[in-house]
Amino acid sequence: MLRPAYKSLVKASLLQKRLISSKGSKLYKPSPDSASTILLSEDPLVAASSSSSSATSGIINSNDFPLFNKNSQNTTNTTSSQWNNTSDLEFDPFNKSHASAITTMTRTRDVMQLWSLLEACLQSHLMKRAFSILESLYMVPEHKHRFIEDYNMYLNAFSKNEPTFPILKMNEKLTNDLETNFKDINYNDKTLAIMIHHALNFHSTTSSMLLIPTISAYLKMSVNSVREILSNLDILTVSDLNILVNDLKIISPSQLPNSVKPILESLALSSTPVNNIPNEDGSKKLEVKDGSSEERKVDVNHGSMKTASLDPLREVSLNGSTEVLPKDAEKLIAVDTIGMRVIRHTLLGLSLTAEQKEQISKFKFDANENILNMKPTQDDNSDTSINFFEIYNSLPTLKEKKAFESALNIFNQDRQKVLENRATEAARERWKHDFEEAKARGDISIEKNLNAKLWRWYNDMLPLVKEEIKHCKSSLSEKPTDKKGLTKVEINRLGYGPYLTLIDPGKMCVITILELLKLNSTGGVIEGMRTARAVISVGKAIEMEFRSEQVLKSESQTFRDVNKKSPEFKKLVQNAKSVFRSSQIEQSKILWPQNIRAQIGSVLISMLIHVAKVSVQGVDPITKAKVHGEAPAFAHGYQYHNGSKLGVLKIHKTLIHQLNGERLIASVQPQLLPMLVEPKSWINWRSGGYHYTQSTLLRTKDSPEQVAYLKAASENGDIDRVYDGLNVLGNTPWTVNRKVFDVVSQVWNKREGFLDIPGAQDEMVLPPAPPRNSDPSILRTWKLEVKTIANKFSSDRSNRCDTNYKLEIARAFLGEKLYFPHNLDFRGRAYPLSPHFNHLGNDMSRGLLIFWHGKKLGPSGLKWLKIHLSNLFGFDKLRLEDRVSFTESHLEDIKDSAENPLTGQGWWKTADKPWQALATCFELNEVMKMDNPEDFISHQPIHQDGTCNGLQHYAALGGDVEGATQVNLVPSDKPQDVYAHVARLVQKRLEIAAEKGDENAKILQDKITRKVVKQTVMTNVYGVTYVGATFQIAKQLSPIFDDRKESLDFSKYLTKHVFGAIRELFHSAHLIQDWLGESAKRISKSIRLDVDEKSFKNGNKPDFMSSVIWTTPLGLPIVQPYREESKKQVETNLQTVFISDPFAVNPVNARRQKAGLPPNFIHSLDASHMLLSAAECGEKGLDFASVHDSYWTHASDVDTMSVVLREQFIKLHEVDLVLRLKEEFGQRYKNYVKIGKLKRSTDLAQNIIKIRKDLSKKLGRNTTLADEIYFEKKRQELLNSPLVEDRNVGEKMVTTVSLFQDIKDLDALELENGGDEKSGMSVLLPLRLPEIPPKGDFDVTVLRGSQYFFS
Amino acid sequence: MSIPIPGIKDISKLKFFYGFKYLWNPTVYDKIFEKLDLTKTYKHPKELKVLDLYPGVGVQSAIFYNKYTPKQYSLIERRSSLYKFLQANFVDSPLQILKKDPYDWTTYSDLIDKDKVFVPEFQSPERINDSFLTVANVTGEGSEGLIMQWLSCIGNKNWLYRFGKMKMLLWMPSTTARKLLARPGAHSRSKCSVVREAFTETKLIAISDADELKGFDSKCLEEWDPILFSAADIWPTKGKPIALVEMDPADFDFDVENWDYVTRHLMILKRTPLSTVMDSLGHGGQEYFNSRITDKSLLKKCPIDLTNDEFVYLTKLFTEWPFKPDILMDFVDMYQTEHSG
DNA sequence: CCGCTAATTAGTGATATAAGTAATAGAAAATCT
DNA sequence: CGATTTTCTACCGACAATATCACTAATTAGTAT
Repeated sequence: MLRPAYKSLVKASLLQKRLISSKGSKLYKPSPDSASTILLSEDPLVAASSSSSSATSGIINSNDFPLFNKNSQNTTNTTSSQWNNTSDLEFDPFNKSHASAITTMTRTRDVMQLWSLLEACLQSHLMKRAFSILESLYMVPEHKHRFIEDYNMYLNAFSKNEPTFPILKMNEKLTNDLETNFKDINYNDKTLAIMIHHALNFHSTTSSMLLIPTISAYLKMSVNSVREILSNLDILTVSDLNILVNDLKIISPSQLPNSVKPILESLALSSTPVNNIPNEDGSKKLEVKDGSSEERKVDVNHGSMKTASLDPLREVSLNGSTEVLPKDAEKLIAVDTIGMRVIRHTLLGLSLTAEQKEQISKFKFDANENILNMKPTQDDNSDTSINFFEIYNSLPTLKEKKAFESALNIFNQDRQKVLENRATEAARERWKHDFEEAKARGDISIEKNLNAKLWRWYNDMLPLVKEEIKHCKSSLSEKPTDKKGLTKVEINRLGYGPYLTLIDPGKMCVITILELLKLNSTGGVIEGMRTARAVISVGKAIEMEFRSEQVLKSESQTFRDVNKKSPEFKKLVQNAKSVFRSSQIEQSKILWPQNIRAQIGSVLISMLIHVAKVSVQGVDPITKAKVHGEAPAFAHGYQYHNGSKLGVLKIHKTLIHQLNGERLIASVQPQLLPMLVEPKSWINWRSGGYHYTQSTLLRTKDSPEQVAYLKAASENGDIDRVYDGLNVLGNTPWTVNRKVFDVVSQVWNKREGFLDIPGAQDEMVLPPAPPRNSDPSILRTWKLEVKTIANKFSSDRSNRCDTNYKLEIARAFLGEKLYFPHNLDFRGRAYPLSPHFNHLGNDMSRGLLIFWHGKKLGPSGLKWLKIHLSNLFGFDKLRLEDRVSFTESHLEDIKDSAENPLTGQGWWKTADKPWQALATCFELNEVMKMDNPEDFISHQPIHQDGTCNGLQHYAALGGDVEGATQVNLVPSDKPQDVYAHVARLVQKRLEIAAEKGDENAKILQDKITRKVVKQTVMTNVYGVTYVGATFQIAKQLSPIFDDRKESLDFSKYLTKHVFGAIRELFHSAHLIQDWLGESAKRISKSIRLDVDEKSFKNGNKPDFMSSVIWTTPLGLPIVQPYREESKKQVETNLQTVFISDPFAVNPVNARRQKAGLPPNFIHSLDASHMLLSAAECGEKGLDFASVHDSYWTHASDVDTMSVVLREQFIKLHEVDLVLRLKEEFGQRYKNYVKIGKLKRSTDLAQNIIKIRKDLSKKLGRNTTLADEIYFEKKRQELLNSPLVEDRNVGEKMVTTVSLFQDIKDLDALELENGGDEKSGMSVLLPLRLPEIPPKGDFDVTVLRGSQYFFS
Repeated sequence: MSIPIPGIKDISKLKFFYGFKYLWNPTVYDKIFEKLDLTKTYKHPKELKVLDLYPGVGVQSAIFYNKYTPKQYSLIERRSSLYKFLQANFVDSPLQILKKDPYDWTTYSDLIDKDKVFVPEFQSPERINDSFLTVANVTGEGSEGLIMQWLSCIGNKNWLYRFGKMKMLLWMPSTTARKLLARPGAHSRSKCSVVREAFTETKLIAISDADELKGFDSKCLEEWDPILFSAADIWPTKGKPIALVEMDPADFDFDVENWDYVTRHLMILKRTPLSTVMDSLGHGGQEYFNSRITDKSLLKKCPIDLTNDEFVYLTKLFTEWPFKPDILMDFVDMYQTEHSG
């Protein structure tokens, strides 16, 4: 283990040397005879950790270990060396921290470019070009230790490309490559796997006699273990392994990777071997020591698969369903569906009504035929769709339900696969179908039918794309050297070309068309979209398609010979496949750079612009005659906004009108729809959620730092509990509430405004313009008016579009069982991955969703259902009994609402959250019909919301009794209403002020309601400023005062009082807020010692680079990503696009770091609380969902959940989290320094001056703070050196910073910013954090008894 | 009776100029007025009414008054330090000092229509109005927009331009002057140069930095022969150079709304030949204009090379386009306020 | 074949754009003298 | 180092200004030895 570490140290020191000499650093460079030579010792051990370019060790240092990890409190030395051993100079473009990244970023960019080139060349079988790319990659020094992977990729492609290449020749080539071309590179186990695969597959060219010794030799050559070789499932197919284990018996099954072991075991039992290789007798099983540890257990699809094993499928025989093996992976997909007769058979075996049975027998259980209800017909009850939910509900016994679910699951597994992979093709097929139908009816119908039109565009666009790809390929095959004489287009092509060749042109056309339709009316543009957004979206969609295609292809490849077997076997394969997929998704290392995405998008869009035409009508302004013609459907242009140009992609009006009346379900990115089966469990930071689409655990904001920390935590196993919680959220099955859907659908089709759904408007109606020569002020008023109308119009339209999407998705999932895969924002809060329609959406989305599973209300359930309704009406601050009686006093209204939602009194519409109220009314109405209401099977999620959850956490943190009481942490017979309380306090203040004769107070006195202060109290937790709060209050006050100016003045006055009242009431919370803010400020203004040269380029003014980082109680590392943003213009076909440069290393944005820490810290806590509760509820078998601080479960389970969430809250706050945070900060920012002021008169200051003078003499110039940092850095390195003599030298060293070591109360010496100018001087001070505010006596465990804590 | 001219000593006591700069050197003013030769336009200066916007320290106002003693000379200055300065320096003078904001449109409607403090005489647009002159100093870097708005008022014939062709003597940053006066093909040619060309007859009178001249068209400079003075003649001294421009409204006859749309959109891609740039005017623009433009050499030109006459020609074609876009205004809603309750 | 210089180009940074400071105004941080 | 000017303006999910020109660094071409 020491060897690589040492190596890297040498490299690091070399790198640093180069850095300093090449850039002409201002840093101190001692002459060789200077006394401080030792500081720049060439000793690698000294130089090592100092190097600003030593990759991960740069920022993820010893202190950065998550504190909640077991051994983290140990001596920093050991952890530090651990880091160096495991991650030294690791070259991974994602594993970059800001401070360290800069030197290698340019190289990273090059390597990424080379990778994609390589990938493209291999894909296009340009082996020679690929080889020369390999040679280039070999030249990148940081990349060498990863180089073998690229070589393997090449070798594998080579093997496929030259199937008849004899293994001996192959071996020769390998030897030659590694010994002459890439001398520094050693093969690894994957290389061996490729060789074995080659030997096996092309054994016709290898004599059988040779085969076994050859393979044995390769196995013996293993670098780590035989097991490691065999685990390369992307190389060795299942049939390869089968031969090795079952036929040749060269290896024992125990050495197989876990995921395929069962398959092979079952293959071994089967009588017919997959291959007919004779079993040679004398072949020994190779026994190789296997030191590798057990793989991390991967439990994918646990629930569904377990239940599936006891289903009746077992009894169904499947013989006779043999089909010809397809060679092509594409075709495999279609064949790879289960014999659907089996499912049908199973289903028909259940107790169903005759009608249901008929439905099922008619239904084609073919995933390709029935992806979802996406037919463009408006007919919801077409024969082809089945309401699975209804059938499921009608089944009488649990056992039958289970059986049904398991059969459905198998069907859905296939459908999910098709959904994620073939949706674009499905869309294309549909266009074609519609086109042909329309064609039969005549040309006019083609123009009228949107899909037919799209089919035309597709057909016109396809040849262009193909042509472009041809160009790309030819430019790929040319030597890259002869760039001369290339046009701009061609040069651009060199950039994006490699990527473009990777995807099927037809798919790209479909994706482009769909994306543009989807983006209609976004970005505040009236008839179109922003170009920047369009090009990037298309680029992203293409990339996503490529990803899933890759995963699918390699999956088919590996499992190609094992597709059709018995159902049990099928299940084994499905399991193995999902494990395989995880690893594949993980492996894809190339994320396309943003500029490439934009370029690809623009190329495709410009082609579409070129071909897509609509027929238009216009009036000739001269002859006034109607003119018909053809115009491009899309046009690229610009708009100005405040003098800034904005690229716009306009959609022709006729097309927009057509789109308004269409069902556009297909243009929702199919990869991101809700899932039909349980999401893949989260097992590491980039594997979980969708089956074929990669998503990351954390929504990072293009911040390599965040990724680096997350990755470290993930690999360390620190965040398993996070995964648990997230998996519970993902595994909650939902379905669409059909009753609510029907109501929404009716309303929608009327095209009128309803609740918060805006009505449909085809044309914008603007007031007539005043004459041009009117007074400028009149013209201005008119312009303003017009602008407001236009904005309203565009926001209404986009709102309606959004609602349309929600509805369409809901419609597609009617009667289906659906799941929402989740991931986290950077603070740890969970969000569904699927956009548009999910339970975090607006009231309508929530109203449309119910749990798939139903549970009997039981005794408490009914009560909670009633309470729920009351809450939805806004009466959530009443006693529970009163809420129940509220509902009971409206039974008639409920009945009317449920039975005549649109024609009746419409009581439900008066609720705060009408759609959810309606859903609840539907259930309650059914309940009332029952003889025994407790037997009612409820699907309605019941919410339990924290009252001002942020303040609850603050109160718990501060042990603040008063605050805790206000937010219901303390048991009470009735819930506290914070907002009302604050309003009362404000009122009191006003009364006092009014008595003193304050005019403002007199006027405002009686106008203070709960509503006026609510938003301000809420946002106060998020650190709203005085100005912001003023606006909020002004908005509330505006109906009272006519004059806006007046209203604002009053608001200003009132805000002061509201702030005062809040501060008074939640004093402790504010102290913590202030402490967090101050800490964040100091951290983001601190300097890391091994700071990069760049950040100190201007002598005494560094760029501050340290962001605030902490670890949540769940072990999730949180990095505040706020940095100064650097955006660059990127050239594309259409225009330049302004995007942030992912390779930039930017200083932190101290202001945002400061403003963000208090809310982010609290949110990280509430997220932890939620995930803990989710995991716990999951273990208790509850269905659980959440919207941050609102926890949802079945009515019958509310009591259980209540206990869980209280216990988890207590558990969370048992430790003093603030203290813990301070300790973590202390550790992490231990040796950081800040710039402060010191009294010149003190001894300390005089000593510093002396040191500076000495140094200045040596340098022959004035010293800078940078020089001081440099020496302190050296000192720290010496102190941390493994060599005793180094440490001794370090201890004797005196630097301006070391002087502070023995000083006790720095506070006395340091001048606050108010200090007088002459007596203070700027010095480097050690970073100190403010003292944490004292904790109060509140005992968090009392909330066990608080019934209104969450309610 | 002549009005005392504020000296640099008093002026330099003032610190805040809100980014505006003022020429204080009377000798330069003498040259300027000599060059302007205002009596040519204003045959009867005694009948002249002068509106002085942002007079600042009032040096120019005093000199002007002393030279021509017009019928009415009103200074509109709202910035309190400068207003106080003016009041202190012009006690008992015929100069009328009004504390109003020249930025605000209502200032003018109040002045003219409501309070009738300053009522210019309308004159038919056959010649320059010889009883009404506006003098303004809009040298603030951030106030360029105001000049542009005034320019568009010429096109609209509203604001002060409802009284006919009113001459304006306008101080502005030299960069603004360069933009406005740029001729076809010049680097700084932009939409506002076209606006100036379309609506006005404009001359550069004076400029505070000879170096700046290289940004102007040399032929024009020959004709204008502007007066050069130095940064030392300005207060505050620091900052960018300024220029004085004489701006007379001109005759024009075209559909301003369409013309505005065409120029605005074409000038975005000002280096793209017309043969391809027309698409940015709307769906199928290229095809339409390529078929309509008969002079193929025009198609090879870029928007930056076009004269206003050519823009007017393109506008004509545009208005005749059956499929021209029906929304000519830019509506981009960048800040949709988030709803919360 | 190598070294040198001229010439070209690729890359970066600066500036202008439109034209009522978006509905608004006072504190805090950054910059300059 | 204090005054002045600039920069904000509640968190997260979230989603973005662009054309052109001047200038510089880097690469290539060219030519002569």
